[in-house]
Amino acid sequence: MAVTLHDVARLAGVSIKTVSNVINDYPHIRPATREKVELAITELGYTPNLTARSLRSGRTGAIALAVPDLALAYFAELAAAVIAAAEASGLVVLVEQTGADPERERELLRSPRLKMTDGLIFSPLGLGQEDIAALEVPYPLVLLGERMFDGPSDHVTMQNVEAARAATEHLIAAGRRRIAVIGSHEGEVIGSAGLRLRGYREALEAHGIAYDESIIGPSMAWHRESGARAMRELLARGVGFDAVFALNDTLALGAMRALLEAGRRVPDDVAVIGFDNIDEAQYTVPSLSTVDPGRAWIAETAVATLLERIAHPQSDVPPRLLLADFSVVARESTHAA
Amino acid sequence: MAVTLHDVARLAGVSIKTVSNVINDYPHIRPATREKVELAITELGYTPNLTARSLRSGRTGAIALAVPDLALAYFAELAAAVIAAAEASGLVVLVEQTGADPERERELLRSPRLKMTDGLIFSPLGLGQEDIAALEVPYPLVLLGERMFDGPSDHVTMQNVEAARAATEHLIAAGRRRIAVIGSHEGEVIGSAGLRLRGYREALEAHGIAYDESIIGPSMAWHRESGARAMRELLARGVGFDAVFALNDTLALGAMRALLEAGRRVPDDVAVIGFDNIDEAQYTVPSLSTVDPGRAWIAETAVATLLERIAHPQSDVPPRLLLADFSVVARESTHAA
DNA sequence: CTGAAAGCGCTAACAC
DNA sequence: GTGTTAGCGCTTTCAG
Repeated sequence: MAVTLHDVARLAGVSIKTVSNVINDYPHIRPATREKVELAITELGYTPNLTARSLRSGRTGAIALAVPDLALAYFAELAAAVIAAAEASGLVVLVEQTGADPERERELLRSPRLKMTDGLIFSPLGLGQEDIAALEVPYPLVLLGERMFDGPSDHVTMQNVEAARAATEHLIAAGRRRIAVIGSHEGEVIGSAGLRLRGYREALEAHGIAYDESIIGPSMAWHRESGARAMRELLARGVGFDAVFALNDTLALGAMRALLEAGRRVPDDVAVIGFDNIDEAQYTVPSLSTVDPGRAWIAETAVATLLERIAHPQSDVPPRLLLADFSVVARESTHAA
Repeated sequence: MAVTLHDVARLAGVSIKTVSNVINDYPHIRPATREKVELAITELGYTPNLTARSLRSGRTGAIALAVPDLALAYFAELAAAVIAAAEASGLVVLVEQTGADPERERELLRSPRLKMTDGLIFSPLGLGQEDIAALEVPYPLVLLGERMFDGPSDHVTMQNVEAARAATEHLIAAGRRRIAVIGSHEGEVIGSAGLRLRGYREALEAHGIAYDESIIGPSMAWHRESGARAMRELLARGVGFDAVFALNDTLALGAMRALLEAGRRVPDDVAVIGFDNIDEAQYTVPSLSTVDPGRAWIAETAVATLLERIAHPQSDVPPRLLLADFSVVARESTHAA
C-alpha cells in the first residue's frame, strides 16, 4: 500500500541511497539526478515513513507534555504555548493528563509510551520531595511549574514565592490589612500552594502584619467550584477580611462569584487578586488583578532546554533552574476603595 | 544503551521469540519459562521499543487530534475529553494546533507527521465545502464539530442548527423579541457560524419575528476580546435590542463584559445566551445561559469511531454522521426580567 | 557523486 | 512449546 524509497528509486532509475540523499538535502547531488528523484517523489506521492526513520535514527521528532488537566485554563494555555514553541522547532507534541494523581505521575515517568518521544516536559502536581529519585529517568526531562530543589533534571519555573509576595504587597499597598488566602494546602512546603503561601507570609511579616490562620481557606483542588466553596466556608466562619489572595486565578474567579453572591462588593468591600494571568482574568466583571508568572517564556524555554538535552544527551551541564520574570497585573478587582 | 529483547533472552537463557511471546501474552508458554523471562525483564528493567514495534506492526498506538487553538476554552475542554477517552482505550494523543488557518489545515491533512499516528480526529475551522477532496486521505479520519455534507469521512458533530434554534427560542420564550447576534461570519453557510445563524433565523421565522441585519454583529474571531468589541460596535450603532445570542460562550462572556461597561444590566435590560457550555459559564456573574452541545459524548464517540476505522481499514461501512444530543442550560443571564 | 549492504528492535511465519 | 529467520522502511558506513 504505502510507497517506499524503493518505489521511488525504481521509478527514478537510481538507487535507494540517492533518494534518501535527496530527501535529506545531502549537499553533493547532481542537479539532474535531484530533479529526476523529485519528479518520481511527487509522481508517486511519496512521504517518508517516520516510524522507520525513528527506529533507525533513534529520534522521533516528538516530545511529550504531561499536565494535570487540560480543562484547567492555566494548563490549557501552557499547553498551547508549548505546542506552538515545539512546532516552531519542527517538533510534535504528545499530551498526557495526569489528573494531579501522584500515582499516575510516577507511572508516567516510567511508561514505555515515552519511548515514542525524544523527551518529556512535565508539570507535576502530586509529586513531592520524596519522589526526587523517580525523576532519575533515562531520557531528557524538563520540569515545569514547581521548584524541587536538588532534583536531577532541569527546571523551568516561575518565582512562586517572590511573585506571591508581590501580589500580597500589592494588596497591602492598596491599604488592605486583613488579607485572606484561598487554596492553601495544609502542611505543603514544596508545591505551588506552599510556596505561594510562603510569599504571602513573607509580605505580611515585612509589613508587620500578623499571620492569622483563621483567614486561610484551604482547598486541595484549584477549580472555580472549589474556590467558591472555600470562600463560602470563609464567609461562614464570620471572621473579617478586606482582601483575598487566591493562589490561582481560577480559584479567584470562584471566590469572586461567592463574594458577590454573599453581597460583598469587589473591590470596595473585598479586594481580590489571583495568580497566573489566564486569558479570562481580563474579561471578568470586575476584571481580575493577578500575577503574570511568565507563561510564554516558560513554554519557550522549556522546549529550548529540552531540545538542548536531546541534542547533547551526555552533556556535563548540571541541572539548571531557570526562573521566569513575573509582574503584577493590576485590574479592577484591586482598585483602591 | 537500551536493553533489548536479545539481552533479556540471553539472560533468561531462551530465544528472543519466547521473550516476545511472554510480553505479548501468547497463551501457550510453560509457567516456568514465563517466570524466568519475567525475572530477566525486571532485572534488566526492559521496556519494549515502541518505535520498533510500530514499524513492524504498522500500528503506533497513538492518534492525532487537531484543533484550532488549545487556549480557547471549548477546544481545551474537548481535548481534555478526547485524551481521557483515548487513554481509556490505551491510546496516546498527539495534539496539533491549526490556528483555524485553512492553509495549515490543508497542510496538516497531508503532513507526513501523521505517519506517526494511526488516525486523526480533526476539528476544522477554516476548511470549506470546496476542500472536501482534501479530506480523501489514506488514513482513518474523523471530523468534529462542523457538518460537511457528503464528505468522505465520519463526522461526529453537534446539532448546530437545531441547538441554535433552541437557544433562540429560549430567549423568545422569555419574552424577548429584539435578539441580537454576536459572532456571525458573513456569507458563511457551512461553518458553525453559518449553521448557528441559520438556527437563529429559523426560530425567528417560526415565531413571526422579522430578521434584522442591523442587530447582527459580525466577528471572525470567537474570543472574549472580539465578543466585547463586536458588542461595543453593536451598541454604537444605537439600534435597540433586548437579548443577545452569542454564537459561542467566549463571545458571550466578552459581550456581557461590554454590556456591563455600557451600563446595561444582564438579564434585566439584555438577556444573554451563549453556546458550548464551557466550564466557566456557570461561574461568571451573572452565570451564563448556554447550550450544551454534548461535548463528552462527542469526544468518546469520536475516539470509538476512529478506533473502529483503524481496526477495519477496508470496511465497507459508508461514512457516518453521528449527532450529539444537546440541551439548553438556563442560568441567570436569561432569567425572566 | 552514487550504489550495495548492514542493521535499528521488533513481530510473525514457519520449522522443529 | 520454543527456536530460526525474514523482513517492516529507513539511514549510514563503506566502496567504487
